[in-house]
Amino acid sequence: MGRASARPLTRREKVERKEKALLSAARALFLERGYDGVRTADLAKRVQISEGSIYSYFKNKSELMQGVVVDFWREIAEGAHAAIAAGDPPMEQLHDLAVYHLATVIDNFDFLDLTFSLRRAGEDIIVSRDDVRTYTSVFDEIMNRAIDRGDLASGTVIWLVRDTFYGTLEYSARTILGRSTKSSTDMNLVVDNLLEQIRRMYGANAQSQVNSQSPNEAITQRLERIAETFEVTIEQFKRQNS
Amino acid sequence: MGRASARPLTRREKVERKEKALLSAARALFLERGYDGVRTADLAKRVQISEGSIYSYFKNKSELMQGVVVDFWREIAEGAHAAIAAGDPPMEQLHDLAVYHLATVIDNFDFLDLTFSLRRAGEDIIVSRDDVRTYTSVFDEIMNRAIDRGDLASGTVIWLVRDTFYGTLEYSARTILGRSTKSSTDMNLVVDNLLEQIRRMYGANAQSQVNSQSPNEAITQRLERIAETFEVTIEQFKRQNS
DNA sequence: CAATAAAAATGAGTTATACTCAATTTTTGG
DNA sequence: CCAAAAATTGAGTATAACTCATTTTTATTG
Repeated sequence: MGRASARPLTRREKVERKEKALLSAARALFLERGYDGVRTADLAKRVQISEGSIYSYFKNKSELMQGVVVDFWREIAEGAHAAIAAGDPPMEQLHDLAVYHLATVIDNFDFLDLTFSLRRAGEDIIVSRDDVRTYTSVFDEIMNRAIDRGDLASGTVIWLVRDTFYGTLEYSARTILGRSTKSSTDMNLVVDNLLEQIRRMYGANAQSQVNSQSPNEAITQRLERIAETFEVTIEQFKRQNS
Repeated sequence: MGRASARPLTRREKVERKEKALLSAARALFLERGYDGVRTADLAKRVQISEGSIYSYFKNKSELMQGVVVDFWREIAEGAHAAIAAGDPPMEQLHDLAVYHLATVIDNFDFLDLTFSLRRAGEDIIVSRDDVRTYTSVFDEIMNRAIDRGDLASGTVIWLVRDTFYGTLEYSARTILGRSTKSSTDMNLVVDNLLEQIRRMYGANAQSQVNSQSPNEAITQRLERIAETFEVTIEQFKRQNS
């Protein structure tokens, strides 16, 4: 407030304020009733605007939903940054990030599920990869620091670790939610396990990593590829001969 | 046509045949145009029935979609069973399952995406957990055998490993698909990495032996297994071609 | 085979709802 | 205060899922 309170809001500010109100109400409604359960008429009534106005803010219902989702991701990205203590060693930050992510996914599971409603119309949409990337970049930064410091092996392939990290946490969230009691013991178990796994697999003092390509490892991989080639070929022959 | 030649189908058989045709056409259409992109009228026309008839087979559009999804999961569950060689040691089977799952997820990503769109909040639906469970039970069986045999530590918590397994594979599928070229090198990398991770984390002698087991030994073992596969297959061919 | 009942199929009509647009109100700058 | 631009309105339209009275097909029985 203060002095500026006298100044009338600019047109732009008014529009933005209304857009925010709309997004906020939409988020609550979508969460409560699901995408299809929300009638644009109801939404309009709740925000005290006309139905038609919605369409001067968003092209259509699914773009509105998209706006809601983008906001959500922005928020949890901020949360992720806040969750890790700046001075901590990377592996501790990774731990904190894991705890934050697991908790967030569990707490917002209904909402994340909703996210998928967006993928229904074949065409447009899809939660912008950029928003997700902003989020996962927190992880990448920590990893890079860990590698620079020598906590993790220099040959570590970050995207492999990233997929394990987020993949494991999200699947575990589902499992934990599926139980009657979502115990924090389970959550700790998941996180500790995941971190230990990463340490054993990529820790600087863990020997012979798959990606560090000791000669024997390279040979093994080559062997696997050869085997696969033959196996596939044999399959083809089988099909042809039957 | 011919009275005697073909036994006339029973009513039940006819209905089932039509239901199958409907499901099959629906699957193709949903995949091609997305859930919202499919008009029940079009679908009816393609299957050569009236629009109303659809609703004597399925309560509504989303139940039809659900039927399609259930069918799909049943198919890939069969595929998973078929993908693992019965006599192989558990860790080999786990490897094969991983390869199968990753390939399946990548090949059917559009469809799986559609699957998730079913999770509309509010009312009914949701892909029956049972169908997914039938699928993941393949994994559980392998794990149990691995633990029984002593390949994995007896204290291994299966659900933790399961979540890492499927979580990692599905996230990696996304990453791999996101690239312009979905290389099989990447796929092998993901699978090998995942398996190695499980071995290091849960291998019966993980602590002591991970780093001490001679790589050459492992390679030799693998080589033996490959040789056996070929010998068996070649025997089969000989028998078939004589 | 005809008569009859049961089952299945039909498609015109109903309903629900996202979205449009001509008309109206509000805001802004001169 | 005026006029142009911007924003808002809500009645009306379009679309597509779904219903249901009627018709057609199939099985059954004497």
